[in-house]
Amino acid sequence: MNLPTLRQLHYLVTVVELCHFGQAAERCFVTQSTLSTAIQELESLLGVQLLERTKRKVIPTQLGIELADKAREIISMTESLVLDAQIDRKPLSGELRLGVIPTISPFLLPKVLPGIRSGFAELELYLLEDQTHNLLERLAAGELDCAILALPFDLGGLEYQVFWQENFLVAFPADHPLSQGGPIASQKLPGNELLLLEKGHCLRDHALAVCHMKAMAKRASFQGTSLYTLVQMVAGGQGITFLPEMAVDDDFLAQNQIAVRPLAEKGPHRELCLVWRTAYHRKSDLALLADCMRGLLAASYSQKAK
Amino acid sequence: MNLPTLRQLHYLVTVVELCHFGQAAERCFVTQSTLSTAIQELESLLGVQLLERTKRKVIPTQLGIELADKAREIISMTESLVLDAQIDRKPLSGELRLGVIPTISPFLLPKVLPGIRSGFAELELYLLEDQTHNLLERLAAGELDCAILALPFDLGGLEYQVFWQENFLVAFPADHPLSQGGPIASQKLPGNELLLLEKGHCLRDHALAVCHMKAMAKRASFQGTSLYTLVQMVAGGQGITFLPEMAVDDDFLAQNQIAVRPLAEKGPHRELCLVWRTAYHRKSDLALLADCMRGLLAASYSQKAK
DNA sequence: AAATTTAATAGGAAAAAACGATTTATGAAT
DNA sequence: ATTCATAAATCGTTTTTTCCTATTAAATTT
Repeated sequence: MNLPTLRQLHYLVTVVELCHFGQAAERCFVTQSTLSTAIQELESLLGVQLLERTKRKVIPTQLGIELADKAREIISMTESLVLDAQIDRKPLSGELRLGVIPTISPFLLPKVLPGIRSGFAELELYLLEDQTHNLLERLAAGELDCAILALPFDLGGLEYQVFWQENFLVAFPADHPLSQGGPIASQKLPGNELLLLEKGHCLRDHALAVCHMKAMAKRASFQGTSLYTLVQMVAGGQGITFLPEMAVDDDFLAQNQIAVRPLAEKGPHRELCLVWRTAYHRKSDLALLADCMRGLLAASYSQKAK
Repeated sequence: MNLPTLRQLHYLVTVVELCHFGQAAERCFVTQSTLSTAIQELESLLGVQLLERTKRKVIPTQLGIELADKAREIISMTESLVLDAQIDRKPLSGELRLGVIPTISPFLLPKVLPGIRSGFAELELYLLEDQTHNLLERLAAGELDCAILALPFDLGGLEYQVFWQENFLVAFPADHPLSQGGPIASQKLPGNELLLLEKGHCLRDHALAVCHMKAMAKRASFQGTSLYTLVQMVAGGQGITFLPEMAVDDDFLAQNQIAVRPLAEKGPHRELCLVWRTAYHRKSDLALLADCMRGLLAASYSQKAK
């Protein structure tokens, strides 16, 4: 359908209001001829008469008045669209779709979400927990605004900000021969007792990378679906596993018969980062979010230390 | 405020929907470069980013989606404005502001309004009763769409259509010496007994014009405010007066002790017409209305004759 | 009758919109 | 790794639209 322009509608509104082409033109900051022609074109486009005019007088027709009312509404909606566009968003407000990998999510979120929620009350977080490659796919598709992942990982052309570093620990059943002592080198671990997360979890790859053992993966006797179930199995004496520091700090470990020892290998073993598309339009919000999480994490640990 | 054009909004809606400049351009029947530039200008006008784009992919921002929704609404309102403009009005429908002079109104309207109302159910008549010059003033100001007047009268540049003709009668008290007989010449009337409507009523001037007596007006003993009161006075024996045929036909005469005689002077003494501005946009409606009134009047009289 | 007001119109200048061609960047395929 | 294909941005040009100035024509007022 052939639509009139907003300018034409504005001219109509003004001339209907003033009933005078010259004055209306002045108010619209154009000449009378411009206005006159514009109204004629509008009338011809609509195929109706909007104004009854002699050389002396202008009287809007009934239809002209009705359409001017509608036009006013349209213009005012457009103005409100412009205003809507220009409301300065507070930092970290509105919807934010955040993906988190499963080996970070249950340990990180309880530590930082309360602080984020209270610091940015107008932020509406939509959380999605999935493995790294799925998160990256959704991120690329625009279904997520950002994601929390663990490095090292090839992020392609994505931008990111590291906000935390941590090492891995080895978890033994409390009564395991190796359960006591300080840092332990990964070569000394009984490979055949090693329980690992199923494929796709980056924690599995990271842990194996730290230990320089790719082959050993094959020997792993069980592939767990989550760190929680894995820990249950360790507590049950069915093997040993790697845990990130975050998890060890967690309450749920305390309730199980488990002992942990640091890995002797130099860290940091993994880095937590917030990732986003290069073209993402609210990068500053995300940088702020990452900073905020670092701060909250640090606060959380220093509090536990007391 | 600087507003975006409807065209820009339409481009935005399309590109947000398709997430692809090329396809959106095709759907809008323009080239990709046109669309690309238009969106950039819109973004710059609004001062915000509406689309997140790489060379490969387009993802609307949250704001882009919201504004596209608003834009859709604005466009659809504009479309509905165009449609509203193009609904073919039924003949004689909608508002019509009609002025009628007091010496026609009470006699004509009861005869024609029921027929008009039933024939044109969607017509909303707004009636105003006033003297000719006031009606013409309001007509010129656009406060009335048309008016029913009596000719002869100088209507200036107005257009009109005569729909009825009638003569004047003389009304006597039933017991007046001249009350009986056929046509009577105005010279034989007792000028000092003549009761007339106050100045401004065209009936007064018309009657005097028919009788070729201007001077006689000065002798008129009383100036009535309406034909009804005038008739009451005649019935009370206080004098004689002129009445248009329409009024004589009316029921209210029968209830009074009044006799009427035609004037000997050749008619028609006055013509009833519908007047409108030359530039008025619904002339055909008014011509139809006039025709309709003629028909209804004729029907009304032929029915009385039976 | 002359002067004034006001909408329409004509012609030309300025601005905006659109196009075609090219460039640049990014995935995908070889 | 190189080439190919895709897609958005950009550049220069053409077309279209918009607007302006000046004038005309009609209707009032002086």
